[in-house]
Amino acid sequence: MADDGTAALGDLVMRVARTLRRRFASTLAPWDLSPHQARALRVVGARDGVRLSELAEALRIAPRSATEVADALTGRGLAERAADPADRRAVLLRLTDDGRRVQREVDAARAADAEELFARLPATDRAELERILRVLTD
Amino acid sequence: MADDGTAALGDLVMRVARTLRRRFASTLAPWDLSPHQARALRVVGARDGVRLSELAEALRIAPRSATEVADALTGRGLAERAADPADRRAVLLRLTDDGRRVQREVDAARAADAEELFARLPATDRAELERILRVLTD
DNA sequence: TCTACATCGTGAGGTAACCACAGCATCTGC
DNA sequence: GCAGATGCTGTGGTTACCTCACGATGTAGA
Repeated sequence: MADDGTAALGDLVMRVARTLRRRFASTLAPWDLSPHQARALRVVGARDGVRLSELAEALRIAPRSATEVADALTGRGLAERAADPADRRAVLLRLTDDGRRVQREVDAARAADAEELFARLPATDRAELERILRVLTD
Repeated sequence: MADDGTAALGDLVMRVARTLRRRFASTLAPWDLSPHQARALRVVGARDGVRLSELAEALRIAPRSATEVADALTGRGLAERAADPADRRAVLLRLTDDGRRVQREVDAARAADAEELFARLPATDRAELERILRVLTD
């Protein structure tokens, strides 16, 4: 009941998102990374030297939680903490060589995975989908 | 790098989904329900008398976790356990009058909320989006 | 009929990912 | 030079999951 169409649209988006999430999670299995850690790896890899507070903001988690994510990454040898030369209170997180390698591999796997899912759409539909979704995200 | 377009498409879907989830969560605030409980409420309300094992399957959680969800719902007086006349091992979960009322209200609020988000799309785009997403969900 | 075996819900106990609060070190504005 | 803001992290929750084991019940086969 109350399925006036727009609720169904929301459900559809959520469903595709769930499929993506599930696929991504299993794609990550070879590296034994959680989706969350992979996202963090990506953020840290994006620029060189990320403050924990920046990481927290990017991942939309509390600053305290960024510490834990950083612990996880450094614990695996994927990232390391360094002092921020500009502010001795701050910690800069940066990828190790190993982290950079893993980040590249994960990114490629992720792209391949998304390609596989969206491959069933003709190019025109993909473009259309992108256009419409872009409107929704501003 | 490695942004060949399909990865971006996946990101877009995830982003819209996140927006939806966030909106839904805040929509739920007046009832003090978690999104998960709302989903459970919906499942239980869909048919009359749902076995915990069915609930677990519908929510894609372990059977043990369905017990906890049922506890939460019954604890709030939204649902109640009843013996399954057909199988004395099983427990049937069904909504109380209060639960049914809340479920209806939440459903309406959710629909209104989705309507608000998708309202910025012209009708043709909404239809197009629905068609394309439907292909992706089979 | 009786015996294996499967299935249903749940107690016990564990984990991952969050959070708020307090505290120390450090920065910044006045 | 000092009061207050800021950056990270220890302590100690909470929530939403999980697995494993168990008792009660159902079911199929000898």
